[in-house]
Amino acid sequence: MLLRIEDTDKARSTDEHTRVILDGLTWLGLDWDGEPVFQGARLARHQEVADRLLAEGKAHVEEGAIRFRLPSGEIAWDDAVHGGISFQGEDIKDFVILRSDRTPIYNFAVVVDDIDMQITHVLRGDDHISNTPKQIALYRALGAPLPVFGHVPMINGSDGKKLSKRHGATAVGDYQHMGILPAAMRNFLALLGWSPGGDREIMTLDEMIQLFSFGGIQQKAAIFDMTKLEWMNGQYLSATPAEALYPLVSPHLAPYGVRGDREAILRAIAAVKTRSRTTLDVARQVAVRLDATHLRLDEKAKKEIAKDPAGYKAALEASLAALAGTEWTTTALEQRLRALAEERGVAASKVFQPIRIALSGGTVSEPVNELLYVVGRDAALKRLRDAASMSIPG
RNA sequence: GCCCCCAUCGUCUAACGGUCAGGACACCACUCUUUCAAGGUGGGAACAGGAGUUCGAUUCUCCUUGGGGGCACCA
Repeated sequence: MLLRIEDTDKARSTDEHTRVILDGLTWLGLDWDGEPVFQGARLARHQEVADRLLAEGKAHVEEGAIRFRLPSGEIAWDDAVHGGISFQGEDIKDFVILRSDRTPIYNFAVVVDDIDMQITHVLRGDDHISNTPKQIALYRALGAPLPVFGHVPMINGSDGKKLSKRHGATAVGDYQHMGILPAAMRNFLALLGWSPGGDREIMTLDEMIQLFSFGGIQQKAAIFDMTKLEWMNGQYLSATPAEALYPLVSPHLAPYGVRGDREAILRAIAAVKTRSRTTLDVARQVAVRLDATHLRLDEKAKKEIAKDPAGYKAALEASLAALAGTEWTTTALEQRLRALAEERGVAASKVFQPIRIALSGGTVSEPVNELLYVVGRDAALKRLRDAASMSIPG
């Protein structure tokens, strides 16, 4: 297929806009063949064709501009997603194809270009449906065969209105900075306005290509649901190995100044990714685990400590003593801590939770034995010692 | 105002005349558990309304209502 970038954001230069779109596609893992063709580079051709229509009496001059004469009668086509759509020529006004400065208008330029490039399929948002009869009239006037037109539904914001800056992100690439994985974004977007039929949700690119058909395209606009995107992102985060996540997480690590070695970062990613919804979440948790300066007690943790400050300290001191001589593997750590709970005659959570708080600053984390392992022996013992000797707040 | 498109749970959707209208997100229980997620089990939640066609309409037709898009010397 040939991609035509039809909507230029007035707030950005054309070059920048083009780059944003191509970068977005690249990020999504969608590539293309050949080089982009710019409408502006085909000025002479557009003028030539407009002059021809003028000479044939199919257009006329008005105040220096060339205006196409729209024939009356039915203009219909079999849309690839909507089926039959029909307009009456009488309802459409003659429209300018070449401005008085002899530059072409969109509806004319695209038709000339698509004919010259022998485009077979024109797939675009259904906000272009009303441009289609104008373009078809042009194809007819130029004696060219029609391509297949397919108008896919728009994606709207939560208020049902056209997606705009107001709704947050306007370019797919923006989601990259929000910690969304390209594979998740691609999967989520594919499911907006299209369905493979049945109950399929999580699909690879190849599966989506296999399953694709025009029949599965919805005719109704979809609403962008950020919550579901994050859910899907979480699914991908869980399923993707830490090694593959590393390049996507590390840019988000930079602001935290995390300087841990690659292996330590990988261990931390592996430990926290199943509890994360975005790579931003992952990075934040990795930072806390690898660099104690990012450790902060959250509200729930403070409350938990306040319930029984003495018990909290005692548990940490006991753990410290027990852990000092323990082999630093997840299985050995778990065994030792469970044994400790039994020795002290308390529920396992009474020993696990204080350690969790001391090491992560929160009441929620991966299993404590993994947390200890990820933070590392020396750093973990130091955090326990610091927490145990800390004066109890409030 | 005129033209066009659209209409299933709150949201994304399945269904292509006969289903207890299915799944997913979100929500609520329960379960699992070292916390939280994840997972598992269960629950509430939809065919916009009205006429037809048909033995039978969510499904086909028409109307109404509602939503969206377009009517530039923008793209």
